[in-house]
Amino acid sequence: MKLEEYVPAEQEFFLRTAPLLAPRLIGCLLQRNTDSGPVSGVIVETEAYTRDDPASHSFGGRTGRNWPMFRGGGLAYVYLIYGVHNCFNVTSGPPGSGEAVLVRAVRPLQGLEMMRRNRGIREDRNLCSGPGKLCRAFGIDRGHNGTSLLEGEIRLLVPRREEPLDVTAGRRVGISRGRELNRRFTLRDSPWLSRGSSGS
DNA sequence: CTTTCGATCCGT
DNA sequence: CGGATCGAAAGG
Repeated sequence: MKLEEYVPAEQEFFLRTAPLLAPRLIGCLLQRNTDSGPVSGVIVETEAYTRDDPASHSFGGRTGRNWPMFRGGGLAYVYLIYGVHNCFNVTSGPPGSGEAVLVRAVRPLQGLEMMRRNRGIREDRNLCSGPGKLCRAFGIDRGHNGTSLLEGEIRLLVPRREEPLDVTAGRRVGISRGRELNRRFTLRDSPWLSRGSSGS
């Protein structure tokens, strides 16, 4: 799909609950505008996290880390995991809901050269095929935490025309509790997915 | 304070 | 399969 086919997402778009927003994010464009030019990719894999979900950072209520999840949809929630990698989330729902969607994989579109440099690898297939990888490739860090996806450096664009996509729901990965829930969404058979990507 | 442990990645 | 490497969260 062409770049011209994407338009900025409206605030309203993010107000739906995470399990509904997560599949809607598949096919959307994640874009970061840097001083050296744009970096972007089409989202192919997401996971939904809600307040009543034991795997969610918001499960125990609002804390110093998860506060963006409680500020309403349309913000970036970026946190450090395993002391090594950043993970990027799109907050969702109305203020106070404590919800977010983890973006796990993206198909690179713009700024491939910058991504390769940031990642230190050449295979495009592995540039953004994981939450930590895509943050590294995009140059997303905790300095972006809490910023608006409607007007900030990082933005989310939706397809102008709704396109029919084959989106699959399955189990999330890397978590201990809440495994039963089918809250991981992937673009079926996409070669750009993270590891641990099959159906289920 | 101190301890625990995680929504991951990479090399072996 | 294990190590890296940090800091939030929880426990004392």
